[in-house]
Amino acid sequence: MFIRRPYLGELEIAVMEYLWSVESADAKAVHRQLGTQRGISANTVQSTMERLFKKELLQREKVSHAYVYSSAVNREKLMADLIDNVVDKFSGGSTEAMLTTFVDLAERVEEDTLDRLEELIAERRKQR
Amino acid sequence: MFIRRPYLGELEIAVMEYLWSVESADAKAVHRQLGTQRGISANTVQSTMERLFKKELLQREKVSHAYVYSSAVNREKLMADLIDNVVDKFSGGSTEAMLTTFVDLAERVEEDTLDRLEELIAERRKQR
DNA sequence: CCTAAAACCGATTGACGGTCGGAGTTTCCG
DNA sequence: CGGAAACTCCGACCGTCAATCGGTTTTAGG
Repeated sequence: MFIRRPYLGELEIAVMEYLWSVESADAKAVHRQLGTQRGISANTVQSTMERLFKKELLQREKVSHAYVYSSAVNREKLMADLIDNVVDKFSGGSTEAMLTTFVDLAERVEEDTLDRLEELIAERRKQR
Repeated sequence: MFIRRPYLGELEIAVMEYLWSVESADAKAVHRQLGTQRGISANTVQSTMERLFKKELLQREKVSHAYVYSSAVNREKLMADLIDNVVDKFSGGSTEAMLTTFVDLAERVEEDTLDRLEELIAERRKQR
């Protein structure tokens, strides 16, 4: 996965989300689902998927004369990479800063999120 | 802080890092520190700082006829916002996915990071 | 009030996402 | 088999943004 400019545009994310939800689809199907509402051409969706393929975020297989795409990474992996990217920028920033940020974010979301975070840590430890 | 287009460029980050390390400096000082190595003009540094000011990442005060800049947010806050930005993109993604991502990242860094993360959670809880 | 230093303005370049049109290619049906 | 339909691929254009700098205006201070 090569994301230098740590970015995915809106449409790109939308396509990824869709492919996470359906496992696989061709450009036409994705356009039907996302493109018509947005009033964009099938070609635009096609180009976007091509770009995601080049970024290795999607994989594809030729079926008859059309590519059938599916995601090459799951949401967690992509989020992790994107966040990694942010964290890496602040090389001077200690791990501590990153952890604090995580706890802050977790806490901000919901009441019981800290509990859940602890559970996850416990589970993770068990796996060692 | 208004960061829509996700990002901060390399020079922008470098300027932020520098201003986190020295508290305050004028464009000339920043250029002396970062610009000369990079072989860029003082004007470039000036423009970059201006941009960061407009983004509300730096604050400034006019002293005589020069602005003295200082950071308007600390590293943790900026990281948090940037990560927030990533997380927000995946609206379909549950909080769970985000937490898993955090634990993954934390674990990946160092051996004792999970311990530290737990400590932070405990501290946070105490503050309630 | 003159000058040097700094701010300000605006232009350029290079990435990149979004958007398409059109040209080439493959499939498949009549 | 030959052409229409479907699809890919190429390249183009626009808007945004970071990086970069030159030139002009402002301003502080002797």
